[in-house]
Amino acid sequence: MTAGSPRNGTENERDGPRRIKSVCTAATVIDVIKQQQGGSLTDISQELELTKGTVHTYLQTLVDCGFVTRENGEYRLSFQFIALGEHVRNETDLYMAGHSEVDALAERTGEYAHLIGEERGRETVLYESRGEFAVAMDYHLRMRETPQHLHDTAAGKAILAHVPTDRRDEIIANQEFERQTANTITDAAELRETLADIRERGYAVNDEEEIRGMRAVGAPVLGPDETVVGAVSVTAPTSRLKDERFRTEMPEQVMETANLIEVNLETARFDS
Amino acid sequence: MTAGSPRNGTENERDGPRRIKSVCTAATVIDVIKQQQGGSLTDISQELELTKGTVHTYLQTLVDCGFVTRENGEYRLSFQFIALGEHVRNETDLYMAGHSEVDALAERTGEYAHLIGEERGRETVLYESRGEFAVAMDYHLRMRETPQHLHDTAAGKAILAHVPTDRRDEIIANQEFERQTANTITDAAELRETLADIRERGYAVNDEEEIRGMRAVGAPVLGPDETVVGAVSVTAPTSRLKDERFRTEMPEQVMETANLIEVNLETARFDS
DNA sequence: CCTTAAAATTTGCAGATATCAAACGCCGGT
DNA sequence: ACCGGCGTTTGATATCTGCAAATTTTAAGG
Repeated sequence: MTAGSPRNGTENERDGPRRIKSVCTAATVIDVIKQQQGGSLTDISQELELTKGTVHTYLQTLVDCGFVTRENGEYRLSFQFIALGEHVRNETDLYMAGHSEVDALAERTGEYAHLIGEERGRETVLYESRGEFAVAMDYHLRMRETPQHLHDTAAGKAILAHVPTDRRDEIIANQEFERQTANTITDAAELRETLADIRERGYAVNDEEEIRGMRAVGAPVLGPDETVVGAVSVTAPTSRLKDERFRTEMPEQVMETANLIEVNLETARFDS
Repeated sequence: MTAGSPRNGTENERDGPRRIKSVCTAATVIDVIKQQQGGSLTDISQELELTKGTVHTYLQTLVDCGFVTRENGEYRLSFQFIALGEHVRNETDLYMAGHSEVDALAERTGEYAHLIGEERGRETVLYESRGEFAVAMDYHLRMRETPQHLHDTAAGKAILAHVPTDRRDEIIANQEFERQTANTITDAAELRETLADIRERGYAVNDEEEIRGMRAVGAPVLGPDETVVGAVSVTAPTSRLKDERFRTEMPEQVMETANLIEVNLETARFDS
């Protein structure tokens, strides 16, 4: 991930649109702190290719701005991100319209239920609710920390299936379908077929495509203007999600929840 | 909040330590977007005192870096903040050690229970759990979106009471105690007395000092090295939190929870 | 307590870059 | 077709950034 930027400096103002270089650098600093889970000035400046003096100035600035804190010699991302995240969440209509319904779904099924949003071809967990029997906490914890690709989850495929054609092509083109398990779909053509099926049926499944032993069912949530705004899904161990329950019962429950959320979106007005 | 920075530009490099100006500007842009709940280029550039051209470059940069998205002509903060917030949360020992205990507390009391962390003299909600009878959702929603002052909440006072003396003095000196209700403590001397009491008793109360009709009880959580790492609190309408329950029962439950969390902190190893 | 090494912070300087103004392009409305 | 508002691009210059190296602080031993 650290690759990216061209060796700036001497002669690379070829054509790209104008950007604020220092802001990009600051973003990289934040990313390094995230990746390394905090660290000393020396740690961080070694990871970036910048002088300690330079990185020091960046870190001081980020501390001043409240994005980073220092605690006995270690820099780490500040709690401000928690508050900002909460703010973004509460601004998101899908979250406001859907979190209670997802709670109900988790309760009814006893498993993990998720409300998923999409941005830049990645999915973000907007809300998670744990049913009584929910398993794989660690996995879900990681899910929430990083926007995931769309090709190997039920919610992701449900969203991808309903995104406008041009955007779908763009996402599929710019993304490598990393193999997670034997079942992961890594072929673009196969993925397209699956997506057509999903549009047909109205729901998506994830049959141990991301984690061995885990299945999931996901349904898209369409906004008032028929564009997809996100998805709902339930994830459970294969042993508890098979046959009828996997093929009929769970899809019905997930789609029902998605439908309820759609109604909430139509009905409610989420004023500023 | 937008005040702050000295009129940079002509002649203010008097003495302050060196900072990256563009990063500060970008932080302001983010803050404006947060405050205005998104907006057009024109909106945002009017709020800042910068040319549209300049702000345009900043916004493009922030979009590239993934902090901002554009959706039909409106810029808003991206879902990335949700993921980053989650990451910070999961890195925080207090959260890992305490969220289940707070769930239990909310269940036992039937009210809102919170796990609070402190940073830069402000409190951040690390975790919130709603008991069966919990009320005032909107208020708690706002609480989660912005780090609060420490003088008018139970958790805040519990933390402030146990912070090292020098830091406490610094926080009290640099903070204005905004009056929220008739009961808000706005006098530094009075606050100091209250804090001494709190250290004595081991818990803090908030008797309609922030919201009329709402009371709260908070207890500090001390880390392995005896420094305060945060607090636990329960908030309830005054009608359900009075007499014995307010003075004895609830403090005991909150302190017990805080104690359990302390034990978890001592015991568990939260490896990177 | 003193010595030494490592880490953090500060500073001068030269080259890179952010900012403004102004021009341009793109709509939607009349 | 004309106008007005909004977004985008661009050239030029004053300003800021980033390196290197000096200085201070902190930590570790002896």
